[in-house]
Amino acid sequence: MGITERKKRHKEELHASILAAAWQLVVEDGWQALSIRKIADAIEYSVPVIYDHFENKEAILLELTKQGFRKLNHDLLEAIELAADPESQIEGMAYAYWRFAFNNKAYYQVMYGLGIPSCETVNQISELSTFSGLILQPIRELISKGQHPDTDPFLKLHTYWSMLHGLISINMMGAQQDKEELNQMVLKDFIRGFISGLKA
Amino acid sequence: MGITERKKRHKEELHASILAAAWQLVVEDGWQALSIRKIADAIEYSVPVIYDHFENKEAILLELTKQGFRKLNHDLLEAIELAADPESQIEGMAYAYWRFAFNNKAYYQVMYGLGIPSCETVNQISELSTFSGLILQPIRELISKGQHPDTDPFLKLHTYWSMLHGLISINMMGAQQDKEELNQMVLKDFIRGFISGLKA
DNA sequence: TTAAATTTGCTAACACTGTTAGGTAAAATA
DNA sequence: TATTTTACCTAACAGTGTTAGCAAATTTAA
Repeated sequence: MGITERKKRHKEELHASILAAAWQLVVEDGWQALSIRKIADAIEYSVPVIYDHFENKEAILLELTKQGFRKLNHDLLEAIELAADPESQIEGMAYAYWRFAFNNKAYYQVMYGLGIPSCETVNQISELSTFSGLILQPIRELISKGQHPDTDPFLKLHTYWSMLHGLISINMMGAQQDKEELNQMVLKDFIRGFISGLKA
Repeated sequence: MGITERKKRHKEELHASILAAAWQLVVEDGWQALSIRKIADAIEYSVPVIYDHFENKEAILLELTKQGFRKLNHDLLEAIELAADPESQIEGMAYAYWRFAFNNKAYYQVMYGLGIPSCETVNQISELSTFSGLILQPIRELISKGQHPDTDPFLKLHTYWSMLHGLISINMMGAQQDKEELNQMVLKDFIRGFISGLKA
C-alpha cells in the first residue's frame, strides 16, 4: 500500500520545508531573529507541528550548521581537486574557505555562533582606538627599523589581532582537551613568525 | 544644599549597581541569559528604573564591552611597560591578550558577541571530522616531505583554522571599508608563512 | 461494517523576554 | 499652603520557546 509511503514522503517534505523556511528567515534577518512562530507562519502550520520534527529551536539551528559545514566541505573538496600538489591545495582551500565565509555570511554566523556587533555598535567603542594605538606603536617601531619601512602597520595590526582572536575563539568553542601547552606552542610559533615578518 | 548632591550621588550609585548586577549575572550565566528583570530583582528596584539609566539592554552590554576593553587596554599597557624593546612588547602583549581572554571569558564573549556553541553542540557536528580530514591531508603530506617530519599536524591544522577564522570574524564585525585587497594581502601573507613553516 | 486505536493537527496556556504608558505618593519649589 | 517636580511602581503590550490537552480524521482490528 503506497499510502504509508505517501505519508512518509509528506512528512519528509514537511521536515524539509521547516528547514527551508528557517533558512530563508535566517538569511533575511540573521539567526538571532529566527523564531518558531515565524517558521510556523511560513509553512502554514501551527507551532507544535514543528516540535514533531525537531526537539527544539537549537536542533533546527544545529541542522543549519551541519548544512553549512557540508557546503563548506564541498567547496574545500573542489579546491583540493583543482590543485595539483599539497602546497597549492592548502593555498586553494584557504581561499575557498574565505570565499565561503563571505558568500555565505548567514551560514558562517550560524556555524560559529557569531553575534556580530553591528558597525554602529563598534563605532561607539572609543576604547577600540586606544587598543589599536597600543598595538600599533611597537609595530611601527619595528617596521621602521626593518628592511621594509613602507610596510602598512594597519595591515600588520589586522593580522596580529586576527590571529589572536582566531586562536582564542576556536579554542573557546573547542573540545577544550589538555591542549594548554599545545596552544602555547601555536602562539609562540605565530609570534615568532609575525615578528620576523615585520623585520624582513 | 547637600540634598541635591546626595540625590545625585544616589543616582550614580544606582547606575553603578545596575552595571554591577548585570556583570554578576553575565559571569554566572553568560551574556545571552542576561535579562532586565533579573537585574531589577538583583538591585531590588522595579524594571522601569533601569530604563532611567540605560536606553535599553544593548546599552548595558555596550557598557560592559567598554569595561572589558578598558581592562584589556590596562593589561596590554602593563605588558608594554614590562618589556624593554618593541619586539618583546609585541610578544608580551600577545600573551597578555591571551591571558585576558581566558581569565575573563565572560568579558571576551560580550566584547566579541560570541555565542559560543557548547561542547555538546560541537560534538554533534559529525561534518567537523570531515572538515578536519580534508585539511589534514595536504598538511600531512607537506610535513612528511619537509625538514621536520615529526611536526604535529593537528597543531598545524589548529593554526590554519584559527588564522582563517580570526581574519574572517574580525573582518565581519569591522568597519568594512575598502579593505578588499588589503585582506587579500594578509591572507596571501599568512598562507605563504604557513606553508614555509610546514616545510622548514 | 462497526468499534477501537492511532495519527494529525490545533487551540490555548505557561513562563519567560524587552519595553513603555500611566498613575501614585513623596519631596521640593513657589 | 498650593503647585510642580521627582521617584518609583503597577500593569500592560507584543513578542519569545515550549508543552498539555483536545478534536477530528484516518487506519487498524473485530
